[in-house]
Amino acid sequence: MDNLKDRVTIYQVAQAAGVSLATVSRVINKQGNVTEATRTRVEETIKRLGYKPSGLAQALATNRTTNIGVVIPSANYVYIANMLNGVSEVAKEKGFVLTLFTTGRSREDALAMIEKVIVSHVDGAIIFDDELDEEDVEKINSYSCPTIVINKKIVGERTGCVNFSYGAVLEKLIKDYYAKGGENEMTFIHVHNSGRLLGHCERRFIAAHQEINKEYHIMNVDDSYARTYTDFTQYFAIHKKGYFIAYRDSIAAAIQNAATDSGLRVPEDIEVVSLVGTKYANIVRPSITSMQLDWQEVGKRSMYMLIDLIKRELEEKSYKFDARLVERNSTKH
Amino acid sequence: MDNLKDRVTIYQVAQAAGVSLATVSRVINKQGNVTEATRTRVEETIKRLGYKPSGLAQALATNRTTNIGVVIPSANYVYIANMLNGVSEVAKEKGFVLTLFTTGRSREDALAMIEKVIVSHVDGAIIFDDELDEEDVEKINSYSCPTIVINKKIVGERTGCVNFSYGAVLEKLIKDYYAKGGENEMTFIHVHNSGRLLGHCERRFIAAHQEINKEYHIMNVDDSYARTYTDFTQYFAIHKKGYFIAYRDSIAAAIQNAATDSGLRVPEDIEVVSLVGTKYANIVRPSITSMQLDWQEVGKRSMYMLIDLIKRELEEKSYKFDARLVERNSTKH
DNA sequence: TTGTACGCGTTATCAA
DNA sequence: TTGATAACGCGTACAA
Repeated sequence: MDNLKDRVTIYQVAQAAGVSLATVSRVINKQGNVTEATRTRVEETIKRLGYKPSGLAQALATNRTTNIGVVIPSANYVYIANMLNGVSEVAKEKGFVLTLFTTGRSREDALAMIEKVIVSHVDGAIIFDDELDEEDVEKINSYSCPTIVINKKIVGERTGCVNFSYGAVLEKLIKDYYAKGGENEMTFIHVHNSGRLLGHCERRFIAAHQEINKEYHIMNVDDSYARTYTDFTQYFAIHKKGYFIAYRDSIAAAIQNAATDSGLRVPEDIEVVSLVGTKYANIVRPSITSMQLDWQEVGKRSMYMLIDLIKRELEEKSYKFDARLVERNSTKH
Repeated sequence: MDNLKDRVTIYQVAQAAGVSLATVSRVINKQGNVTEATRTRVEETIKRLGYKPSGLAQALATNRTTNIGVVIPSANYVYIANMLNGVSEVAKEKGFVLTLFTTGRSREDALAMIEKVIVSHVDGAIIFDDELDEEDVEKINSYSCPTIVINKKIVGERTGCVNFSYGAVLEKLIKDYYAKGGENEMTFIHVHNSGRLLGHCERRFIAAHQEINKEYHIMNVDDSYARTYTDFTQYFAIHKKGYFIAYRDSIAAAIQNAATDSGLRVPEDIEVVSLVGTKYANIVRPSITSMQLDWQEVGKRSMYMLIDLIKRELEEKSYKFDARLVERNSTKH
C-alpha cells in the first residue's frame, strides 16, 4: 500500500533531470535520438534517485512480460526438479523469468491454475501435468498463449509438444526378458493417482504380457519410500522371488532394500527395474536397471521450442525423446 | 503483439452488458452494491465473451501482484528442490504464485537477479543465495520489498531470516568422535564455489581440530558424483582408511561407493558423513550418517514468515532450524 | 445502485 | 533531438 510512495517513477526522474518523461523512457530503452549530454544527465539522476522501472507498467504498455508460466505437479520428484532446472537454464539465457503454477492432485486444481496462467499474462507456457485433458490445453490456447505441452500429443497453431518413448522400451524389455528365458513372473507396481505416464506404461505392460500369454501381477503401493519399504518387508517374509517394475528410483530402491534387508539376493532372487530413472539409479547398491532420460534436456528442449513458438518460428511442433534401457545390477542378464 | 486484439477487455464486457466498466469491476471483485439482475447479466456476458481480467492491469492499479519472488541458485540439488516445494505449498495455500529468479555462480549474476526482483514488483521475496552479501539484501530492502533471507543473519524493518545450526552439530560430531577414541584422521571435502553454508562448516571443522590439537585434511573435489567417484577410486588404490565429511549425499555416496567398489569396507576401513542429508542418505547402502534438516519445512516456515512480514505482523524476525545428526551405517559407533 | 473521471507507470506516435 | 499526449486495462473515490 505504501510502497507506492517510496517508489520513484519515471516522471520524478524526468522532473529532476529537467527533461520530459519521453526522454527518460528513451534512455532506459537505449533508443537513439538522445544527446550524449542529456543521456548522461538522465542516467546520473536515475542512479541518484535509485530509480527502477516498473515491470508491470512496461508489460502493460508493451504487452510483453518476459515471463514464462510453468505448470507442474507439486510433487517433489527429482526428475521434475531436473526438468525445471533445464527450463530455467534456457529461460535465463534468453532473458525470461519463470512463474511457477504448481498443481495439486485434482483436475479442478489444474484447471484453476490454467486460469491463473491466462490472467497472469505470461508470454508463453510450459505445461507438464497429467491431470489435464486435451480440451483444457485448447482452452489456454484460445487466449493465444503459446504453449508447449509435455507428455501429451497436442499440436496446434500456437501449441507444440514433447513426448517420450517409455512404453516402447518397456515392451521390448518384457519381451526380451522372456525370450531369453527369464523365469520370474513380473509385477507392475501401481501407484495410485500417479498420472498418465505411469498409466500408459501399465497398459503396455499388460498388453505385452497378454500378447505372449504370460502371467503377470499388479501391486498397489503408496508413493513413498518409507511405506513401500515397510510393505515389501512384510511381503518378502512370505515371497522369496519376483521381478518388479516400479515407477521411479525411490520406489524401486525401497523394494530392493526391503529384499536385501530381508536376506534375499538382488538380482539372484529379486529383480527390480525403475521406469523413470535418475542419477540415483546408479548410486544405490545394487545399482538399479532403469529407463533413463535426460530430464534436464527435456526441460531445455521444451523451452527452446517455446521460444521459437513465441517468435512464430517453430517448424517441428512435436518432439520425441527416446528413453533408453540401462541395464545395471538389479537384474540378471 | 497481436494477442492484444484477441484479448477481451473489461470495457468490451461493459458495452456488451450495457453497463459501465465500473459495474463490471465490481462484479469481478465481488463487491456489493450490485443488483442481482445486473450481476447475473454481467457474469453471463463475461462467460459468453470469455473475458479474463488482466492481472497486469489489476496489479498496476492496486499495487499488489500476489507474486512472490524466490531467489535460488540454479544448482540442481535435492534439498533446494525440497525447500522450493515447501515454499510453493504454502504460497499456493495462501493464494500466491512464485516467480523464480535462479542465480548462477557469480555475485554479479545474483545482483542482476536482485535487480529483476525489484523491477518485477513482487509482493515479497525469499532469498536463498550464498553469493549475496548483507549490503545486497539491504538494497532490495530499500525498495521496501518484504524479504526473508535464508542462511544469513539479517533482520530489519522489512526483513527476516531463517538460519541453521550445522556448524554446532558438526563441532559436536568431531569432538565426540575423538573423545570416544576415534582413530581415523578426518578429511573435509572441499567443493569449490559451493557457498557459505559449506564454507562455514569448513571453518568450524578446522577450528574444532585446532582446539583439540588433532591432525586434519582438506581435499578438493568437483561437485559431481561421477568425477568424485573417479577421483576416489584412484585415491583408494593407495589409501586404505579415512573419515570423510562431504557436503551432500551424492558426494558422500560417491566416496563410499568408490571405497566399497575398491574392496574397502564401510565403516570398518572408511567412514563417511554427509553434511546436508536428504532422504537418499537413508536409501543408499550402507546408509550414510548425515545431518538432517527438513528442508521442506524450511521452505514452509520461510513462506509463513514472509506472509506475516507482508502483513506487518511478524513478531520474531529470526528463526533457527536445528540440524540433527542421524547416525547410520557409514560410521562406527 | 450505477456511472464518471482520474490514477497506476510505462511505451509509442506525432508534432515541434 | 525533444516534448505533449494518447494508449495499455483496471480500481476507486466521488458524484449522480
